[in-house]
Amino acid sequence: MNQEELEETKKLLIERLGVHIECKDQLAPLAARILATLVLTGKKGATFEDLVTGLQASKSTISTHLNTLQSNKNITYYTVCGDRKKYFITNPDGFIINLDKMITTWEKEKQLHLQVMEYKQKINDDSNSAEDRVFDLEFHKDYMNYLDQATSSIKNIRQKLVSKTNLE
Amino acid sequence: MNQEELEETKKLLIERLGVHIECKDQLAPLAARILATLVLTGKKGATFEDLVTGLQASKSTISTHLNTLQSNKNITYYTVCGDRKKYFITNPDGFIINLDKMITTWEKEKQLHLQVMEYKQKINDDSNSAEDRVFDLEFHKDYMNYLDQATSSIKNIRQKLVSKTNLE
DNA sequence: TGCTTAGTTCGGTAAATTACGAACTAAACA
DNA sequence: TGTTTAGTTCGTAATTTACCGAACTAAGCA
Repeated sequence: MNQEELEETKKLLIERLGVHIECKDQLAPLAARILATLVLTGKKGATFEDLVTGLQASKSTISTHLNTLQSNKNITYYTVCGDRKKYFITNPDGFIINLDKMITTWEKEKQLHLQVMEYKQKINDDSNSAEDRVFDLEFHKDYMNYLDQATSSIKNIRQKLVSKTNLE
Repeated sequence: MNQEELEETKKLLIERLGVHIECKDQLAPLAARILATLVLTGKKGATFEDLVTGLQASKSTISTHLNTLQSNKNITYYTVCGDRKKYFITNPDGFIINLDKMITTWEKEKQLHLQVMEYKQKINDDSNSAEDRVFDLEFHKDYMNYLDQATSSIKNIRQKLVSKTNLE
């Protein structure tokens, strides 16, 4: 496989990965393409200029997105002595952060379900028994149970990852 | 707690739940409020008219969102004899569907990582060894491993839920 | 046959998002 | 000191989204 074909493959993958990231992380199309490019470029990183020419976008757009991606901890950069350029790379802890986001979302969701249950319980208590159809709390209990299980299994994976990283 | 206070609590919870659902499921604000309303209304359901007045939205908006929510399997409805109205309720299998979505997303993600690894492997093979910094595939291996674990633990939860539902 | 109920369809619009270009800055270098 | 490199900032244009109202339909009823 020659150079040109590899370039083609890279562009195709940037597009596919880009669309996926765009949906999953709710990023602007170009922000997602930047992330995809960095994934496909690996540890050698990509410069501002690389991204401008590679993605055929304006400097202002790349600049803005690079800044938001940095403040969202999606990317970082490194520099080399005697070289003014920044070499952008994906955040190595990216997927630990991802796991943490899942966990907090689920925990927030559990709090919401607790509040909803509290509300429904009050309605049930207030209603003069069979006057009205009364709330079934079983669903919320099941859902919270699922959330607890999902949270703990993801926490477990996270724990393994963290201890693995620390060993290296 | 009197009727008015309960109404207030309901509105507050519709809003909180609504915002959460809006982000989590990438729905339009009003679509999320409809779902939140149905969660808080329970098995007795809400009619088209209830939603129009409760959410203070136009009939057209409610109509469109009800249709998309139905085709996304977020909601269903039931009817009563001699009553033309539809009573909308949340889809009882909602969270099984949710789990399935997570699983397919992860499986898709795994396929993408496989493709990226294949690309990087080719680059590694092509490069005359130390000429250029070469790709490290460890990250992708770890990520896929995490995806496998997450997928299997969610599948496990799903299995338990399904067998429980079938017993009832 | 006309009226009411329960909704749908379509065209339009306000607001938000996304990207752009031109002008600017700050550091390094010659 | 002027010039180049590496980016930033700001006003704006183009899309897209989210919602609305008016006109319409389809079923039931009086």
